Amino acid sequence: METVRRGLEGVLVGKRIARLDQRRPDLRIPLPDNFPARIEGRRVVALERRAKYMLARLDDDQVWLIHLGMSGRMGILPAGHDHPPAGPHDHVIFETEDGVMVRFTDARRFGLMTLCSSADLAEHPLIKGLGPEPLAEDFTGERLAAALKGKRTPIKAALLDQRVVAGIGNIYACESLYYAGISPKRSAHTVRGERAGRLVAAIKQVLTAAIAAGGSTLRDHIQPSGELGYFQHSFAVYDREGDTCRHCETVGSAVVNGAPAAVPVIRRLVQSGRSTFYCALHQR
DNA sequence: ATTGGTTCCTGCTGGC
DNA sequence: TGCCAGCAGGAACCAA
Repeated sequence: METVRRGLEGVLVGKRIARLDQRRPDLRIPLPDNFPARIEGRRVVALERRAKYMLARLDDDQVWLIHLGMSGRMGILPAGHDHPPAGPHDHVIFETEDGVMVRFTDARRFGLMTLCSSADLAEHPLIKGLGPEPLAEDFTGERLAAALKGKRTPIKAALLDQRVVAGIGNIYACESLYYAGISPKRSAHTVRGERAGRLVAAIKQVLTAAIAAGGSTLRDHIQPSGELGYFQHSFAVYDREGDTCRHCETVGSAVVNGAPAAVPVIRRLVQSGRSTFYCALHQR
């Protein structure tokens, strides 16, 4: 979402939304009443992000909340060009005063858009209760450990809980635990002290790298953004079941008493209905 | 209170 | 070769 926000920032901030076409009313939640009329003519004064929500601040003190769910995309179509016709999954299409078109496309409709007043944002049910931003200064090992205190759920599940830390999805939870050398099955409350510090460092590193990679895609060409970008090619564990663990390979953990031990291989397991990928050898 | 399971949706994949 | 059941996943919701 951060890469999507960056891609849209230059297109939207300071611009009026000249036209908005709502092509179906039912995303994950229904769109607000009179949605197009409440957006049309408004100027976007800032484009922010909180967790996986994009927040477009409008000049009438409304906030336009956008979540992309799983399959959501924001396609940017430059002004002065012919565009391919809208497809069946282009649910909301809008145009800025200078003719740039943006299409919200979401095949699975897990995404959502809604409006709320700026004053109510902090108390909005989708926003209230979100944990700290992982890239914020004040997200520290200590803070994470405090949030995990008393939690018996596996650390992997805890990382996906948006109240513990906001904005981490399945891929980044797997990747972060891998780099921190922590087993996804470890009971959450045992992640404290130095171990919590390592996990926080890994989370920041993984997210920063992902944003940088997504950002590089956006820099090169204006095109549908929100793709995984180049980062998807550099997953260490996610969707790599059966691959050799790069870490163990590098540090030579696969060699015991000079003889090759069992090759450390990335395994997959299912936790709370979601795939986890990890190395059972060095993630403890 | 916490936690595990179910649900929404559709594109893709693997097995027959 | 083609079909289709089953899977994937964010997060609200429900049940225990």
